[in-house]
Amino acid sequence: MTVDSVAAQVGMTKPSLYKMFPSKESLAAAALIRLLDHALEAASAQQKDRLPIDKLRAVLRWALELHLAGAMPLLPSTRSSLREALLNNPAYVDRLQSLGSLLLEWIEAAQRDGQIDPAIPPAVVLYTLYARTCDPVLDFLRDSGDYDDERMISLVLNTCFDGLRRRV
Amino acid sequence: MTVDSVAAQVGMTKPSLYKMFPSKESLAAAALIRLLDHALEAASAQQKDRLPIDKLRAVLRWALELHLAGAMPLLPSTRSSLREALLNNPAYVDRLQSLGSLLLEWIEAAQRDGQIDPAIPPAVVLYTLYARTCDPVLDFLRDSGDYDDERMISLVLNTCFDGLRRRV
DNA sequence: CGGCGATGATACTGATCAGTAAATTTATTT
DNA sequence: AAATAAATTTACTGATCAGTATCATCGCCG
Repeated sequence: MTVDSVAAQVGMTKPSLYKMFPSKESLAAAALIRLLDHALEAASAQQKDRLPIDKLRAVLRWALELHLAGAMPLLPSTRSSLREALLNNPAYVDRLQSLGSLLLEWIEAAQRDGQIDPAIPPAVVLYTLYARTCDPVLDFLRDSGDYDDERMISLVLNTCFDGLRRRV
Repeated sequence: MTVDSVAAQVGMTKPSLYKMFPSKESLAAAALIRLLDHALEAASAQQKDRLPIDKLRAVLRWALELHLAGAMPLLPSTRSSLREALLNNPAYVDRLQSLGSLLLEWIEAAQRDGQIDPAIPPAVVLYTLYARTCDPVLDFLRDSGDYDDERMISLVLNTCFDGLRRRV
């Protein structure tokens, strides 16, 4: 993804884009912050009285719909300059913290209520949910052309929460 | 990953490397073919009489160990020149087919025997296993430093096969 | 109408990197 | 030991791309 190409997609040229964002990294950071804001919005919109696991499932569903719409970026890989820049960006870290705290509350509540396996550390559940938002399985299924959007999302949601093994 | 850097890691210079591989793509293809050969070897080494789901689990474990050792590449992303080159490389496609056929046999057997949920299309199970070999959860866990290798692998294996939900 | 400031595009710079050609070293043969 | 062949290395080329400086265009005010 080059700066020229994103500028073109927004209908301007590179120098114009650099008037609003001092660097490519800050542009990417702004996009990711926007995404996190939307995620926080989607999470906050959940009815307070729903089962925690249903709220988690709903938020993952929201993310998977975004993924299918092509609006979900790859997770910043563990050793990249972008990741460094993001972790030094308070606006980004704040939102990541907020979202993480909210989801962890739900995860721990779901474990107390016996919906999520209490043997899994809450952070592992959180990482798993984050990872599933970028799951390449969704891209494979899309490319196969065999399923409609709702079916693909259900398949990924179900394998995430229920696993591959048959429930007895 | 630049050609200069891989040449240095192997103790030669770029032109020497280009004596053995006509292009960067062919070098990457050779590495991936090697990986697939090892995967086929690991799969073929499974005892014939084990439960199919245990063989699948064992092969995924093998891949996750490779991942932790830093020897597992990212899945070739759906739109990259490398992917194009790979799909035009018969040696690669052959091995991918062979591995896929073997794993699909096990998957279908596991579904017949009621170990894997028969409601999941076999190809989706296969894609899920492929995707888990590159699961970023493993990188998150490694970076957290909270778990040893065996624990991290167990966590990913269990969430893959058993899901996040509590088994009743 | 004519200068003037803002907006935005064209054209450049420097860095990186795949791939190659020229040069240099090392091995071999007689 | 001289000549030559092979291996290896340094140095180059062309392409891409982030970031910037220069230039053109257009509205605005005298």
